[in-house]
Amino acid sequence: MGPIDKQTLLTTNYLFRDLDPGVVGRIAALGVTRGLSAGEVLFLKGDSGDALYGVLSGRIRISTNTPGGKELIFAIMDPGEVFGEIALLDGMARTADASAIGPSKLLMIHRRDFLDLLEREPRLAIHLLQLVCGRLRHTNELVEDAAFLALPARLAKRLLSLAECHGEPDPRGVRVELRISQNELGQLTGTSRESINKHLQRWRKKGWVALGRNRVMIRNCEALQELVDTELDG
Amino acid sequence: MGPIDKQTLLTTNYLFRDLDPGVVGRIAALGVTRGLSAGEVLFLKGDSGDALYGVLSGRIRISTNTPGGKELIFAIMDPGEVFGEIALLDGMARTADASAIGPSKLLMIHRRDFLDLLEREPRLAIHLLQLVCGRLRHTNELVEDAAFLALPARLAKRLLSLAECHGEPDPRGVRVELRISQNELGQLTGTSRESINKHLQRWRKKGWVALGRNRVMIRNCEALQELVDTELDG
DNA sequence: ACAGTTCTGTTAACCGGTTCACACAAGGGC
DNA sequence: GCCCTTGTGTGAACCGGTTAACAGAACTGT
Repeated sequence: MGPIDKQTLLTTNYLFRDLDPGVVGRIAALGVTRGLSAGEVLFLKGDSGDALYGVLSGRIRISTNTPGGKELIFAIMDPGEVFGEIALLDGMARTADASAIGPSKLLMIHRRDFLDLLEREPRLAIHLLQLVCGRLRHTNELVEDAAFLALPARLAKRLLSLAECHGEPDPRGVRVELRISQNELGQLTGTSRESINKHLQRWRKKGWVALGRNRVMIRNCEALQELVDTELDG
Repeated sequence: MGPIDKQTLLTTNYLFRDLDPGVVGRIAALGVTRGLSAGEVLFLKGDSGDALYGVLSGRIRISTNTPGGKELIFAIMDPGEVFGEIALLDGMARTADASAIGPSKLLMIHRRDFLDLLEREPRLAIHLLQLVCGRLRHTNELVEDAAFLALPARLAKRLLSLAECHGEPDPRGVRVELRISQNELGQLTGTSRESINKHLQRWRKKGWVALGRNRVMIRNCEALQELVDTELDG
């Protein structure tokens, strides 16, 4: 998705969408815009959660890493998405790092302002519950996938879900192009770059994907989807 | 923890603890008690979520399985704990199965009653947010563990956390006894029973644990904890 | 007491992912 | 244009978990 403005974020994102127009205006007023350059760190796991963020432009990577140098990417946030709600709500430490993938702009709402709003707007709490429940469903699924799916199925599933959120559909067909390195795919699936490459090469030889530097083009979604399904059903 | 009654659940569990005494009375009135025999299924993944549950006695297993016969245990709910909130709140399908491990008694609050209450009690929404955030933190940690920790550390971590929640401390020392089969430990860590046995045997030979049928006694918490820590730090 | 079931303990063969090592390609900055 | 960094492609050796198979122990029901 391309860049959006404050107003669009507030009227589009589910979290704020149904709120009183007056309230939306007040949020727009009290939300600060913050710019990040490529690679810049917004917060780290363990920091205190003093703000909620919405993505206006760019992409934000939510990840963790071990002292040993391994890294795990939880999610990639696109324009229109909101993040940072857990630490904001329960007042404890941030659960992951957040950093900009490319130059990005964020809408930032300070904790105190947001909690004030939360007290005055009962409907906002309901929306937050929906948001957090959605996150919980997604994370639960990640745990299941880690336990039930072998690497090929996990990778296929990830590619398909990346294609939905971040893919740029090719004008001539069902092909979807992803801007992502094989290293990052490893961090998204919890495996090494080499293993990712091995499976992508197999799929390339079957014509399911085309590969390039920082590029994966999916040429056959159905084949990948079937790979996921057969592993779950059979 | 031993069996508790309706009143204790409502005044102890964080979800209801700080509510108006009058409200707590009304919940107690509208909450139905439901008994389950050993192994009985309360709901299955995919069912519609028409109630919230609190455990009064016994233990409830929250799990999923593949058609292929693999099973994954997400959590084991003890008396005083509340579960079933995700599907209740967002109105979508249940994310996992729930079944009684032994004969159990539950407090059951129907969806409509609970949502009515939620509208009238703004504080309840805040408590729910805390509950769901806590779940999210825990599940996030599971994803991290699956990606970062090798089996021995994962198993040690699980044993220690089981010891905290479900352990019966031995009167004579730091020993903690767990009633759980090696098969279930496999389902909790996403591995086979055989691998679990292999590591438990190693630890038994070092004197860290003692084993029996459906029994793991931890004799050296520190050693297990250190195993987890070194894998994360070094 | 007996039969059936569930759980533990243990092995060998296999398989898939990791690690390490290196060649090569593609951009980016100067 | 040329270095330097970043990413891809690939192989060999290793390692840990899975699978399959079986023996025996411990509890359950009748």
